[in-house]
Amino acid sequence: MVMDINHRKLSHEIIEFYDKLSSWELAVVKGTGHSLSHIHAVEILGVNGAMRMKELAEKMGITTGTLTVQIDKMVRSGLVMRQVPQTDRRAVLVTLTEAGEVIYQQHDELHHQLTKQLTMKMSDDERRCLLGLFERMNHEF
Amino acid sequence: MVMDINHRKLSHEIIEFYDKLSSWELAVVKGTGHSLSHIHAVEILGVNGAMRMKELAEKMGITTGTLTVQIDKMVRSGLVMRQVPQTDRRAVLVTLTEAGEVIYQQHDELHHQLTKQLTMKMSDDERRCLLGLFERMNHEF
DNA sequence: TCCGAATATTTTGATTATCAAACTAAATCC
DNA sequence: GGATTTAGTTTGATAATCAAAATATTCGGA
Repeated sequence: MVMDINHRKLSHEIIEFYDKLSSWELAVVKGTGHSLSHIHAVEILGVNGAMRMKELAEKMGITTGTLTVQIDKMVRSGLVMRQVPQTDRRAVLVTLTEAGEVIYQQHDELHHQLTKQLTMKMSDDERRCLLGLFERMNHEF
Repeated sequence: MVMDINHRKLSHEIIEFYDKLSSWELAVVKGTGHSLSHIHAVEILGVNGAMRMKELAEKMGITTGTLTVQIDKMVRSGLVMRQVPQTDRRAVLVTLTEAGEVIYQQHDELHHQLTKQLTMKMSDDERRCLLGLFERMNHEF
């Protein structure tokens, strides 16, 4: 089928986009003094707000055992705090500190700048269209 | 500035898309019996063809020292071969084996299916538009 | 042609990340 | 109220990673 060629091309452009975004992120994170996974955790917490170990581990694709040691380090480096919710004293709520929030805001700003760069030559209509298409794709996952 | 809101929203949709793609990839790779980074190497070699250690390491964001041990394992698991080019006997060309090529094709097919799923409800025009916008973004990186 | 500098990869030694499984503590369910 | 489930931590072993040293080859003059 000829129509499949569109899907294939699109699929490859998506993979290329993903890889370039990975490299960009890696380059940006070097120089912060934090590890990639710590910044990733900060990003997730910045977007979604405080969450439990289990939920954060799932979002990061690691086990809670691994996350425990990561959070230990992130507490030591001042990015996050542990809080025990009154409703369930088994649980641990991982929360950004003020310093962690600052790091998140700075990192988010870099993403914002990148987005500007990538869509610099697009018209407002095209940018709006792209936003709509991303929203729809995110919805179909 | 009001216009920035578009950039910010778009930036957040891109991050969400990236995260969902990461999770998808992780889920897909579990069950193959290969590690995420091995499959990633296979993907890069499948798209770009055989390449040197240095180039592959750069694309993967790791040092050549780390890559050496990865390639050792991938050779043992039958995914790749090492070849020494006649033109420069210092270098090592990492090449997919037939089995590695099969793994690549299978993995690429899964990406293809995902792309279909994500754009299922789009018109051909919208899909074409999306392709064009991805091409332009990839160009601006 | 020969030698020092540069390049490509591997090896080494140490650190860090990771997992599965055992463990602890708290909540929930008959 | 005791058994079961759930949330997180700890442990022991393995795998991934890096920087720096080592090895092998090529290249660029004199």
